[in-house]
Amino acid sequence: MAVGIRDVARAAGVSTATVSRALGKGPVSEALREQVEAAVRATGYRPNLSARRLRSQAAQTIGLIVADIRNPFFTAVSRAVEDAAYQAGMRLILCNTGEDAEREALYLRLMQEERVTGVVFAPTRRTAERLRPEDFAFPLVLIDRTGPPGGHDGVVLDNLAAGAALVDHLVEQGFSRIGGLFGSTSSTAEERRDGYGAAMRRHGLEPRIRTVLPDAEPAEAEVARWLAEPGRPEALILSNGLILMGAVRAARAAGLDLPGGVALAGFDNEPWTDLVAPGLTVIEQPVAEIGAQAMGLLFDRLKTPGQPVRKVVLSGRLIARGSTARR
Amino acid sequence: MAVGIRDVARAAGVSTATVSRALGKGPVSEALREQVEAAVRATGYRPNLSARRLRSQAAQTIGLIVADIRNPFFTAVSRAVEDAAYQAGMRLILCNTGEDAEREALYLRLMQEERVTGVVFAPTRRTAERLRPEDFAFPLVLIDRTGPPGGHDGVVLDNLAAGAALVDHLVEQGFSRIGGLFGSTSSTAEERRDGYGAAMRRHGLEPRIRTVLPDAEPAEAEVARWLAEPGRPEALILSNGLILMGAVRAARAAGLDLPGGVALAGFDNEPWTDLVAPGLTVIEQPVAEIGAQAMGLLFDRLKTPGQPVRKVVLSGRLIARGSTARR
DNA sequence: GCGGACTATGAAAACGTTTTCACAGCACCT
DNA sequence: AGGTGCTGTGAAAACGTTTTCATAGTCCGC
Repeated sequence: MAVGIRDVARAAGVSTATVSRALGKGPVSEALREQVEAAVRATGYRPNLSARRLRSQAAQTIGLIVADIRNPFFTAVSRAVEDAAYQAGMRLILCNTGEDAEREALYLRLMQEERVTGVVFAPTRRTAERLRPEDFAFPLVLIDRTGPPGGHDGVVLDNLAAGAALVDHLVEQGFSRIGGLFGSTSSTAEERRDGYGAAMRRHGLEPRIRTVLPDAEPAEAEVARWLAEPGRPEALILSNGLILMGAVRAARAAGLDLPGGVALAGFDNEPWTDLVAPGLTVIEQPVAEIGAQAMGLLFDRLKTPGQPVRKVVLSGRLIARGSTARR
Repeated sequence: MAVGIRDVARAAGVSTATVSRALGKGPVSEALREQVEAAVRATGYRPNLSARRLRSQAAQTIGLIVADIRNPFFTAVSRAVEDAAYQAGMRLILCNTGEDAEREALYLRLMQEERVTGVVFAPTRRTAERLRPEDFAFPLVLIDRTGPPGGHDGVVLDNLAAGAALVDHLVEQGFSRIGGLFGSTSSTAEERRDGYGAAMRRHGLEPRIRTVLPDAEPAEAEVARWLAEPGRPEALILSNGLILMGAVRAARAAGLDLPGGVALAGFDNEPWTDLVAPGLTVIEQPVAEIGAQAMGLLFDRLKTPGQPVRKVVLSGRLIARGSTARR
C-alpha cells in the first residue's frame, strides 16, 4: 500500500539516491530522470514530507498566527500571506488565537516543534510585551500589533495618524462631543486611542475614552450603555471592524439613525460598510500590502539574519461616507 | 543549539527510550518521570514533530480544504472544525482553493504527502465528480458540496427544501416574477436551483434561472444586467452570501430599494445581513453543526473503516426580514 | 525456596527520506 | 602516457524520534 522511494528505485532500476536527485535538483542524466519519472507514475509514489523535512532540516513552512479569523481584516491579510508563501514554494499553517494569550503560547510552541521556517504573528499586547527574539529559532514578524521597539521586524498601520485623521474629519464635519471606543487587547488600539486623544486636545476638545474586548457583542453592549447616558456623544470612533459592527447594532437598537442620532467612524473598509444605512466612514487599511510586506521582511531576514530590526509603517486612507455627514 | 532527546536523556541520566516514555504514555516510575521532566525544563527541549510523525506513522493532523475563506460560511465552519480537532489533540491544516480545480488537486496531493489523518473538503462540482475513495489513504468527508452518491461521507444542507422554502415564502408575500441566480461551481448551488425550479412549477410559475461565478463582483454585474432588462424580476433568490452581497450592490446602484424596487432573499445569515436596509431575508445554515458533524463522521470512519458511507442532511432555517416584505 | 508472571528499563532497530562519501568513467591538459 | 578535474551514480550514514526486543529485578502462589 504505502509506496516509498525504495519501491520507485527498484522499479526504475536505480538507487534511492538517484531517485531523490531526479525528483529534486541533483545532477542526473536525462535518461535516468525519465526512467525515474516513469517509475513514479507507475507506482503512484508520493514523497513523505515528514521524512523529507526531518532529513533535510528545512520545513519549507511558514506559520501565520492571527487574533480572529472572523475579522475580515485578518482574512484579507491571510490571503496575501498565503499567496506569497505559495509563490515561494512554502506551505502555510494558519492558527487562530481568539485574542487568548494561552492559545498564543500554545501556537508559538507548536511552531517551534514544527521547526517552521518563519512566523507572521498578530499578538495581543500582553504577549507582545514578553516576546524575546532569543527564545525563537526562527524569524518572527509582527503584523498589525507591535511589541517593544527593537524586538522583532514588523509592519503596522500609522495608527496615531489614522486615529487623528478620524477626529479631524469629524471636527471638520461639525462634531465636537466625540467619543472613542477602543479594543483592550492590542497595542494597535492603544495607538489609535493616543492619536484620537492628541487630536482631540489639539482641537481643544475633551477626549472621552472607553475600552472593550474587540468583538461585536461586547462592543454593542458598551455602546448601548454609553448612548443611554445623559450627555452622550454626538459621534463615536470605533477601533476596528467588529467594534464598528457592534456600534451600528447598538445605534440601531436605540433608534438612532446615522448621522443624525449619532455619527460613526471606524476602521477597516469591510465589504458591508458601504451597504449599511448611509454608508460608514472608515479608515481603509492596505491589507494586501501588509501581508506582502510582512513576507518580504521575513524573507529578507532569512537571507540576512544579522541586519537591524525593521519596522514598516503604512498609511491608512480615509473613506468619508454618510455616517459622518455634516450635521 | 538544537537540543534533542539525547541531550535530555544525558541530563536525566536515563536512556532516550525512557525519556520518550516519560513524555508519552509509556510505563515509567514516578522518580524517573520527575527526573526527566526536570531535565526537559533545564534543557528547554522541544520535540521535533517531523521525527515523531515519521516514526510513529501518526500525523495527528486533519486537513480542511475550503472554497473561499472570505465567505463567512466557511470561516464559521472552520471554527467548528478547528475546535473539534483541537479537542481531539489534532492539528489543523487550512487550505483555500478559491473554487479553482487546479488548487484543489494541489492541496489534495499535499494532504497525501503530509500523510494526514483525515480531510474535510468542500469541493467544486468538477472535482467532486472525479473523487474516488480508493485514491486516498485517509478518510475524506465532504461538506457543503457533495459528490456522486456512495462515494464519501458528507454533511450538507437540505438544499432542495431550502430553495423551495424561499420560493414559498416569496409567493406567500405576493411575488410571482421570481428569478434565481445560482453559483456555477458547486453541486449545492445546483440543488438549490432544482429546489427553486420545482417549487416555482408547483406554484404554476415559470422558473427564471441564471448562473454566475460565486463571488460578489460577477454577481453584481449579472444582477445589474438582469435588472436593466424589460420584464425584470420582482424578486431574486441568491444562492450564497457573496452573491447576495453582489445583488444588494446592484440593486442599490440601479436605484431600486428593497423590497419595493426588487425583493431579495438569499443564503447564509451573515452578520451584516440584518444591518443593510430593511434587513435581508435569508436561509440560515447551522454552521457550527455542520463542522461538528463533519468531524464526527471523520472520527467514526477512522474507528470503523468498513462501515457504509453516510450522508448527514441538515435543515436550514428561514429568517424573514424586510427585503421580502409583502408588496 | 522456586518457577512463572509481570514491571521497569536500556540497546538497538526502524520510520522514509536526503546527503555525504567514494569511486568509476571520461575528457582534458601537459 | 599520466595526472587532474569533472560528472553521474550507488552504498551507506544521518536526521530525531518511537517502538521492539531483551533483560534484570520483583512479586506471588505453591
